[in-house]
Order: sequence, then C-alpha cells, then structure tokens
Amino acid sequence: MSTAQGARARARIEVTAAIKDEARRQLAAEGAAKLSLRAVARELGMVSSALYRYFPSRDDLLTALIIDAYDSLGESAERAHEAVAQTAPQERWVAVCEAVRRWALGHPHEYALIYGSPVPGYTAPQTTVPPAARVGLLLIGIVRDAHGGPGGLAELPAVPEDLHAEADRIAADLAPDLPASAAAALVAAWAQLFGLVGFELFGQFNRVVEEREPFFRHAVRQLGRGVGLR
Amino acid sequence: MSTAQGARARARIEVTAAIKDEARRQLAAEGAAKLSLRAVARELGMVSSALYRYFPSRDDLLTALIIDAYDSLGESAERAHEAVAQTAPQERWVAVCEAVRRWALGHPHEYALIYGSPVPGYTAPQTTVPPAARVGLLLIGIVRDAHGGPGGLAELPAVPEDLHAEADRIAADLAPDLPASAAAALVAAWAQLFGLVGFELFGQFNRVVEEREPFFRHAVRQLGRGVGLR
DNA sequence: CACAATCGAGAGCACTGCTCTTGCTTTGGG
DNA sequence: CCCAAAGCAAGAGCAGTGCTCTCGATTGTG
Repeated sequence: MSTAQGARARARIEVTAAIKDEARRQLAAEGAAKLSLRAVARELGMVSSALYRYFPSRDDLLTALIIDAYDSLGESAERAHEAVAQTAPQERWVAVCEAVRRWALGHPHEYALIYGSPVPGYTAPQTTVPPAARVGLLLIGIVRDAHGGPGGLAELPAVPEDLHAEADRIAADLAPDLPASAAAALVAAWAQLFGLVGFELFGQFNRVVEEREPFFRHAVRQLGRGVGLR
Repeated sequence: MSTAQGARARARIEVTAAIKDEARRQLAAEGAAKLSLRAVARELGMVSSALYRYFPSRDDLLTALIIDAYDSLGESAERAHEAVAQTAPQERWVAVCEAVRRWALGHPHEYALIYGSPVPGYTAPQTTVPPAARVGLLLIGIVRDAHGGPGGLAELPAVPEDLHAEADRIAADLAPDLPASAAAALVAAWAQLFGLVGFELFGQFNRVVEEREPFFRHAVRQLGRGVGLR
C-alpha cells in the first residue's frame, strides 16, 4: 500500500517531502513568521502557484510542520527515556525533561511553533493532538510506574474541596490508577516544565540564570518531587 | 517640561498615542502577526508613510506595545497585591499569580506578544527589561517578607553541589537576604507560573483541564509552598 | 521676517499569499 | 491500444504588505 503506487503518486510524496524539508530549513533559519511559500517554491525551482497543489495554504504547510515538530520532540523524549528505562522513576523523569530541553535548544523555531504564541486565526486541527500528547504520556507512564513500583508515590497534599471533582476527572482521563492529587500535580508539572524551557529559550533568563543546565536539572528534580517521585 | 512645548510637540505626543491606541486595538482584535502599519494609518485617516515619522519601523511600534503590555501586566499584578498587602505571604503569592492569569486571559494577544514566541530577528531592547521585571520583583518581595516575618520560610531541600555557586549568585543578584535554595526555587517558580498560564491560554489544557480557576489556584499554592511559603 | 526643521501626501519598489486560466503529461478504464 | 479524465507546472494577475523618497505646506525660532 505504500510503494507500488505508480510514478505519479511516488513523485507526489517526494515533492511533498521536499517542500516540507525546505520549509523546515527556512523555519529553522528565519522563524515561522518569515516562512514564505514563494521563497520555498523558488528554492525548489518551481513557481509559487505549483506549491498549492501540495498544500492548500500557508497555514496547512505550517500545520504539517507543527505535527512533524511534535513528533520530533516526542521521539527525542522517548528515545532518551528508553536509554534509562531500567533506572529509578526519578531519574527517568529528569532524563525526559532534559531531553525536552535539549530538543528545544536545538530546534528553537520549531519549539516556538508548537509552544509559543499560536498563529493568529489558526486553530490546530485534531490531527495534532496525538503527536502533541507524546511527552505528556511519557511523564504519566513514569509516575504510574513509580506508583506501582517499590515504595510507591510520596504522600501529596490533599487537593482542596473545590478541585475534588476536577482532579478525579483528570485522573480518570489520564491515569485511573493514580491518586487524584498526583494526577492534578502531574498536569501542573507538565505545564511548568514548558514554562522553564520557554523562559530559557525566549530569553527571560538572560542576566538572571547563567548556569542553565544544572539549574534546569535541579528545577525538574523538584518538579518530580512535586508529583510524588522520591 | 511636559506641557508648554508648543502646539507641534503636543500634537506629536497626541498622534503618537493615537497610533499606539489604534495599534493596540488591532493587536487585541487580530494578533501581532496581523498588525499592519497601513491598516493603522488608514484607520487614523493618514497615509502609511506619515506613520514613519512617529515609529521608524513596524518592529519599533511593536516594541512600544511590548513595553506597554509589560507595564499593564505589572500594574495589574501590583494593584492586586496592594489589595491583600496585609495578609499572609501565601495569600499574597496566590493573589499575584491569579492577577497574572486574569490579565493574560483578558489580554491574550498582548500576553502572546510578551511571553510567546519572540518575533523573528527581533531582540528586545534594554528598555523592556524594567517593565518586564515588575511581576518578578513582586514575587521576590513576598518571599522576602515571608522570610523576615513570623515563622520565616520553610526548610527547602539543599541545592546540589553543581548549583551552589549559581544559586549563590542568583541570590546575591535578586535578594541577598534569602537563602540560596529559596532564591533558586523562586526563579524556577516564576518561570513555572508562566508555564501554567501559557498552557491554559494557548490551548494545551483543552480537553485536559476544565475547571481552570481552582486548578490554577491549587497549582500556584503548591508553587508557593515550593519556595518555602507556609 | 526669513530660514530651517517638521510634517503629510503621494508615488513607487520589492515583496507576500492566493486565484484563475492555459496548456502539457500521466493514468486507468473501455 | 487509445482516449477521456485527472494531475500537474507555469504564468499572469489581484490585493495587500513594509518601507523609501520626493515634494509642497506648515510651523517654530534666530
């Protein structure tokens, strides 16, 4: 079903890939705002209108790049996790967080594309949801393992009255075996992780934090403690 | 030095303000990417080239809006803090965080402008630094009060070896009276706060967190605990 | 009063995303 | 095998963008 599709279909796949490659190159070089369909087409030796056969609009090209970026980040994180899969949950947690940071530093514009300001008028289609969830799922898995493993999770402060129902719902959706307090803390930690990464990447730490790597490691270790990892 | 400057100077100030107002209106309506000098000029009944007498480029207009946004956020946070200035540090901490969130929800595009992806090729001039620091200074002040107040700060885990020097430096820069561990935790919490706000605002919490307000309150209360507030 | 600085208007350049029409090539069914 | 249908690249064109430059008119100052 993948090959054996005739020269035309194969060419289409190749051209589509070439467009995305060139677009990614421009994205990395100049950022999403300066990504120009015409420039991509020019670089590929075609005329701009031809490009619309492959992507109906600039935003659709961006969507494709967004999905790829989520997948690239997810894969980096998963690979880093596999390398330490046999170690203690706390170490695996830190490893995944550090992989996220490394990927972000290595792909700043792609990171900005997926975790920065959303492009105006553009709402991500449902197809971006699964790739976007990969890092989150990884973190959930680590905490679940810790919960089921030796020692279990550390006791967390109870969630306040007005959050009981919501915390239960979050736990039921994400990890039914986890205590509601841990599930809620996990979601918060997930967001906070990207706060740390974003602040470093977008310059808010300039003249504030210099030794970013040990700072980050310590911060995410604390983050892990906050979700009950020992 | 402010008035008594002749009709010309006064007119200049007024026109400059009118441009910023209209630009802010377009920013709120459509986002930074769609902010067009020509559209602003059109709405003001002038021709686009005339606008360059007041702002040498589109990016300079954006810089002005960025500074205003930081100041608007800072003022909101400070006002919210004043209203609870007599209460316990933990409550003041939560109040400031909630003010940040409220401002962000009320000014999504301005928030995206200052805490989202930086515009490409654009590096914020030094003039943006003081307004950008206002929220951070507020949080520092709360923790310092708690440290000097009754009960002091809770004991925090020691920072690891490789972070000793950096944590000391951060403390020396930001709040010499605080323990290094608290200063480091404070900077991390500052970044994490904006991770929470950003994730809610930019849609990452869609279909994950529904009851955002109690969730946020609980998360920032935990954040406060993480810097030693009781 | 006269001179210089300041300002608005207009034309123009090089660019953008996107549409539509015109032909050429590949493909698959009769 | 052949031919209509579908896929494709190219080009012209539209409306919009940021920005520059020039040309009068207005204004403040020596």
